[in-house]
Amino acid sequence: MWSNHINYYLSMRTHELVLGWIEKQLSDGHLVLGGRLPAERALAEQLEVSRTSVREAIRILEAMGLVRAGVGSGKDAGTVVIAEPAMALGAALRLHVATQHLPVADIVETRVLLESWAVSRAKADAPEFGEAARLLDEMDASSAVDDFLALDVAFHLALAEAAGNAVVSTIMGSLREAIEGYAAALTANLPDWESTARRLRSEHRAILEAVNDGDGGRAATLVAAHIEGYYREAGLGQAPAEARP
Amino acid sequence: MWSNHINYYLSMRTHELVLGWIEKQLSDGHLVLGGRLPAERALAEQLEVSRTSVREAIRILEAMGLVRAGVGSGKDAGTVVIAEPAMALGAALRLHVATQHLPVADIVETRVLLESWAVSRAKADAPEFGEAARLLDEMDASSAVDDFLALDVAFHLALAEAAGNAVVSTIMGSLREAIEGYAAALTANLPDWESTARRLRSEHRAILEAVNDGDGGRAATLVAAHIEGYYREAGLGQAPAEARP
DNA sequence: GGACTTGTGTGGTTAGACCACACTCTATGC
DNA sequence: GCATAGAGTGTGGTCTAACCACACAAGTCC
Repeated sequence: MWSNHINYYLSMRTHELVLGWIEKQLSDGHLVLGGRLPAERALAEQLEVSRTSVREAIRILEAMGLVRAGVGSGKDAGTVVIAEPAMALGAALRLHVATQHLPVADIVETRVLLESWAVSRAKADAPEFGEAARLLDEMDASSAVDDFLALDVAFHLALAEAAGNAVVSTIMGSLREAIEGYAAALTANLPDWESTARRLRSEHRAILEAVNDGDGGRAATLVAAHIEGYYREAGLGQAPAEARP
Repeated sequence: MWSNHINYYLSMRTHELVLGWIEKQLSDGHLVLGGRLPAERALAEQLEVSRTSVREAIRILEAMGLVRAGVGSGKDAGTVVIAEPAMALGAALRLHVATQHLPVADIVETRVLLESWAVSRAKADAPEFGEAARLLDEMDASSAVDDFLALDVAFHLALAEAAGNAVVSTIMGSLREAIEGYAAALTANLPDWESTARRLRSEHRAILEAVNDGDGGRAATLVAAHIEGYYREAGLGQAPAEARP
C-alpha cells in the first residue's frame, strides 16, 4: 500500500507502531478496563497497516495480560482490555527458569521475602484475613490433594493481598505460578502426605493467630519458615551456588 | 494445508503450539542462551504450520525478553535466544500502570522493599559494591543531569545485584524501568537540581559506608529513606489510598 | 589488489482468501 | 401467536504467496 513511508526512518517495526497507538489510547483513558479494542480489520485500516501487524501487536498485549481475544460475537467476543499481569508475568518467569537464567532457589527466596513482608505489614483487621480464615476451614474439610493445594494457593494469595500493595501481590502470584509445575510434580513424592498436610494446617493457623495478635514480626517469621520448610521437604530451592553465573 | 486436525480438539491456537515446542526445546537444553532458532520458514515447515503462526509465537517470546530477532545474515541475524527479562517485565508493568491497575505508589514501595532487603543481605565484600563505589566516583565528576541519572540507575542496580538473587535484581530493574518515564519528567521540575544532586551523592556515600561497616540494617534504613525521599521530592508515590480498588 | 556486482538467506510486511464461532434477524411451519 | 430452523453478520484464527530491506559472501571486473 504505502510500503514504509513512516517507520522506515524511525526504524520502528510496524507492530510496534500499533503497540504505541494502543498504549497511548490506554494512557489517555480512551481505552479503559473492560473496554473493547476496534476490530482487527478496522484497526488495520485506521492505522494504515496490514492486519498481520495489528495481530502481532495484539499477541504481545495478550502475552502481557493486558487484553483477551475472543471469537464470535456478543458478550465475550472481540479483543477486550483486561488486567491480569500475574498470569502473564508468571509465564514469562517460567520460560526464563526454563533457560536456567533464573534459579528456582532465587524465586523461592523472593517469594519468602515478599510474603513475609506482606503479613508483617498488613493490618490485623484487613478483610483478606477473614477470607484466609474461611479458606482454612475449607481446607480442614477437604481431603483430596488437589483441593488442598488449590485452597493453599488461595490462602497464600490472600495473605499477600492483605498488605494492600497490588504490585507485591501480583509478583507473588506470578512467582508462585512460575514454579507451580515444579512443586506440583514433587508433591506426589512426599513421604507421607497426610502428615505433611496436618503440619501445613497447623502452621497456617499459627500464622493467622500471630496476625490476629497484632504480632507482625512473629507472623513474618512463621511464614518464612512455613514456605522454606515446604520447599525443602519437596526438594526444591536447593540449587547449588556454583550453578549461578 | 491440514486445517485444524490437531489443535481443534485441544482448543489450542496454532501459535501456542509453536510456543510449546520452543519451550520444550529450551527445557530440554536443545536451545541454549545465545543459540539461534530455526529460520521462520524452516520452523513453519517443520511444525506444519504457517509462517504467520510462527511469527506470532516469536513476537510473544520477544515481548518476554527471551529472543531477539535480527534481519540480514551473519552475526546479528536470525532469531537468537537471549535473557533480558528486566526490559520485558518493565514494559509489561509500564502498560499496566497506564491502565491504572498498578498504582505508582505501590511500585515505589515494592522497590524500597527489594532494594533495602538486597543491601541488608549482601555481604560487604561483594564485588558489586566495588563497582558501585566506582560509579559514585564517576558521578562526582559528571555535572550533566542525564549522565548523573544514568549513573544513578547503574548504582542502584549494582546494589540490587549485590545480594546475588537474580530474581530480585531482575524485578528491581523492571520496576525502575516502569516508572522511569514518570520520574524523568519530574526531575526537571525539581526546585534546585544542584542541591538535590549534592544530597543524593552524600546519601549514596553513606549507604556504601554502612555496607562496608557490615551494618546491613543501617544500610537498609538509609536506602529506604534515600529512595522514598527522592520520589517524595519529585512528587511521585503520593497516590491517595482511596484511588485503590 | 581493490572496488563493484550478484547471489543467498534472514526477518518485515502486505493482500486476499477461507474457516469456526456466536450471536441476530427472519422467514417458515404449526 | 409463537416456537423453531435457517440465513445473515461480525468477530478472531489461519493459511498462502508474494515482495521488500538488509547484511553478508563470493565471484567479477578493472
